Amino acid sequence: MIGKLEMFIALANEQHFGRAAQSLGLTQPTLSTGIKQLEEQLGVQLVRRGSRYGGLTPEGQRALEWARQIVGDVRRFRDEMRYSREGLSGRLRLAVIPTALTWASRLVAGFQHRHEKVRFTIQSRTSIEILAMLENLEIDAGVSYLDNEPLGRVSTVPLYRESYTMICAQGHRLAKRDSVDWAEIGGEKLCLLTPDMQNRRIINKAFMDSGQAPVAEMESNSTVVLVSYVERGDWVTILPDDLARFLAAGKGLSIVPIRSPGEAHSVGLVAPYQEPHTPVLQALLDEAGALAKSD
Amino acid sequence: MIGKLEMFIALANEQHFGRAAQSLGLTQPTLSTGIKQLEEQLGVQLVRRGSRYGGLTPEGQRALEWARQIVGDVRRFRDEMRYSREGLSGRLRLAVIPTALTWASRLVAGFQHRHEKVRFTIQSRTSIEILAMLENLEIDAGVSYLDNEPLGRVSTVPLYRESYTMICAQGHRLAKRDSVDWAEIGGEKLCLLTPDMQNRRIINKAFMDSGQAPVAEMESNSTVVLVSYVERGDWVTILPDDLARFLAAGKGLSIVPIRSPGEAHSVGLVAPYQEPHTPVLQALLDEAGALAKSD
DNA sequence: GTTTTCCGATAGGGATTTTCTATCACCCTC
DNA sequence: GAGGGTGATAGAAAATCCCTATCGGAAAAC
Repeated sequence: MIGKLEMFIALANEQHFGRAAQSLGLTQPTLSTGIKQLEEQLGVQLVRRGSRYGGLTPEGQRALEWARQIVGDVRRFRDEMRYSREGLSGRLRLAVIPTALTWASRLVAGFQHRHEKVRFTIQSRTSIEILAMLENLEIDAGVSYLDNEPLGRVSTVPLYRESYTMICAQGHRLAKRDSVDWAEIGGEKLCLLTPDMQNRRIINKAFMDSGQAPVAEMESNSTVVLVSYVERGDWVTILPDDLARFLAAGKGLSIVPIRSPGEAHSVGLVAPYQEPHTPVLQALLDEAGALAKSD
Repeated sequence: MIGKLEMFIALANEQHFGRAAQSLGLTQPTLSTGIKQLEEQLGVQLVRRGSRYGGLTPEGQRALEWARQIVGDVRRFRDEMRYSREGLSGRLRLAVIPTALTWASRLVAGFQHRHEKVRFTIQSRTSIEILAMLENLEIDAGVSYLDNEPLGRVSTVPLYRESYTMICAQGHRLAKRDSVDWAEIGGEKLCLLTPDMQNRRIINKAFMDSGQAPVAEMESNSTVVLVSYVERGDWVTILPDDLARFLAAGKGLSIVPIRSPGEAHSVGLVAPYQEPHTPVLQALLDEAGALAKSD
């Protein structure tokens, strides 16, 4: 039964029998019959068929919520039993917005120093992807914006508040300034994150509030690309100060704080709403709380 | 996995491998290996052994909570899917304190009139047994006292408040009274419910408050026995008015209200805390709410 | 309009798991 | 030390799971 529910969740994620099977390490016929058996056991059609995957029926939608609840509980159960056997161990899967990667590293490094048996997987993702992956049980926690856009049913621990800086080459006309404001940057050659990133939407709004209509001449979903562009020309990019210092170090770049009238956006750890958390996740949330307080 | 968890719950209930197996329609070796496999899968010892069942380990206790949560969710899931297939149907298992049996009948009869495909099982139990059976998933809901003694994590719907009456033969010296008080009854030949019943404990307290130390010369766990005793002698019993009218009807018995200074005890429907309830149970809770209001 | 490609369902067989019956080993009681 | 009760173990039958191979149908490509 639980295996079938996992198949069903994977199918709803991938919207494709073959890929769903692959994601579980199964073959397509196995998953196909698995779903069929689940439907027979429940006496309800869950998936619309017609020579291809055609979405979930209303019952399927409802069943998906139950499946997530039950499979999630079974995993938390197993995790807790493993904990009572061998203490904090296992692998925590995190997804992190690009602008918080250095913070996430700091958090994880501190945690791992204390709990050596815990392994980590950190993926760089957009805030929207993070929420979806939390729902689908593909990650255990995320680091993302806590305000600004709706979150859904999750537990959160604030980590820090973003404040933005401008990065440019040292020869740039704004390089020697103590600070700049959004209106001044609007006219520069901008390279920014792609608009699927919430960070970019925040920056867009800041420009709009200052009366600018920003045009990013170069876009990327990688902050590394942004900075390496800045390094080789008269481009300008905008990043949180923490990440800016990390990426610009030793490259002959200038970091100029931006005077911001608007609110600073809160970034923090995001975990599934379900209680109780697994012991490892709880420990990470505690660590995040301590880190936020000490900072 | 879910099958194993059900075995584990049954074992914790019965405290005996053979009986637990029987309660699930399995043989003892099957359950025995099932528990062993569960322990291997979780990597944790759940049950203390030593040629007989020796209770749960601390990990076993924790695992039992998870097992109840998960198995309960799976059942609610299946129920909801069955509901979307064929509407309100299935069997609702109720346990009811003896003094509320007539009320429970009224509730169930009204419900079944509206939803003919729903079957019922009604058991007469003590309030303590009802709570245990709710925990162990042996019943879907109960009718019990809502105050007076601790309930635990349950949803409740008040139904009515008990007020007590005295029942005696028509020739009895108190038979013609408009009302009596607890002090007057204390000296009579009493037949009452056994002290494992919360109702008896409530009556004891009422006597104590009036300065009496009641001695029930005859005790039973069945209200039918109480009334049939009253019928054939100079005995007196005490029952809620509703049940008193039902049992005494046509028997030449007198029903005399008791003037009570104390609070009336609230009786209502009790269901597992977990949300969401199954559709059938939710409908019963709604029915109870409507019945209570109309009364 | 035909061919190709993609997708999911189905058939059949081998491996694994489940569950039964029968029996054993242990402990407690008498 | 015999007997009853309890749980573990062995071995066989039944059920299930999951694979490979293949089919049918629909969309896409030519």
